[in-house]
Amino acid sequence: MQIATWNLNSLNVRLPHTLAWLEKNPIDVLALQETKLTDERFPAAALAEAGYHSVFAGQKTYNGVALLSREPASDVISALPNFVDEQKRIIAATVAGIRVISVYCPNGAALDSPKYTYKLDWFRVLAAFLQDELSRHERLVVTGDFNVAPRPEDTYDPDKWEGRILCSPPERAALQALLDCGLQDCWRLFPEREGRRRFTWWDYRGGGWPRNAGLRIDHVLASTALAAVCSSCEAHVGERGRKRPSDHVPVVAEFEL
DNA sequence: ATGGCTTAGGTGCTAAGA
Repeated sequence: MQIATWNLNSLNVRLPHTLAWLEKNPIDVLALQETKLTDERFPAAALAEAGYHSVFAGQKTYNGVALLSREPASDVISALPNFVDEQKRIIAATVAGIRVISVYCPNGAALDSPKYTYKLDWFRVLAAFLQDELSRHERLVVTGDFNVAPRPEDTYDPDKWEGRILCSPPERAALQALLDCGLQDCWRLFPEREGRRRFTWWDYRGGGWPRNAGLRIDHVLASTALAAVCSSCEAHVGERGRKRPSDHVPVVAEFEL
């Protein structure tokens, strides 16, 4: 069972990239973020043609999440319970007995921004939701763009990034609180990779990609039962070098079931 | 190098991203 995440920064622009990547990587589930499409514009037919069911929660211009799957998805939840929020940032569904949740966590903008408060609030509500989901689903994966680099080595330049947005202690604590619900960061299950400078996002500005000025902010978090059978977790960094790329690349985790 | 780019909406620019 292979599950991947990809922040596309517009599914409209990146549909050809998505179809080409899925043809080369015929994985079981792909979680998408920043589709930036209303539901009536979601390209479900083109994805069905490629062999994927889709469930989605979108809005105009901003945000938007989806789950593409070889097998149909059931028990879909597309908002955080008990949280008034017009922003479409989460969708959960069950595929082949696995609970999969696609999240586009808020960016936060800056430490003194109202968006930063919203980000931390959003994480708190997400933790409560995951606690509840984990109580009902032993096999669970929550994956997406978390907009948090968990450790100094998850940035290209810790001297520059430590303490700033995406790397501040409250944001890292908020991510850790998700792990404390009973989840593991699949990337960290393979410590031999430490120090290799593999990231999942590179800024469009300032030539981020050519000098590998990236961050690791897209994650695959797995429940204990799934983490125990996780055999790989890789970022497909080559996608960042394609023509008209997203600023994020796919991250793929494999589970031996 | 905190943006020098890229997106959507809409048609000249703004908002937002991370």
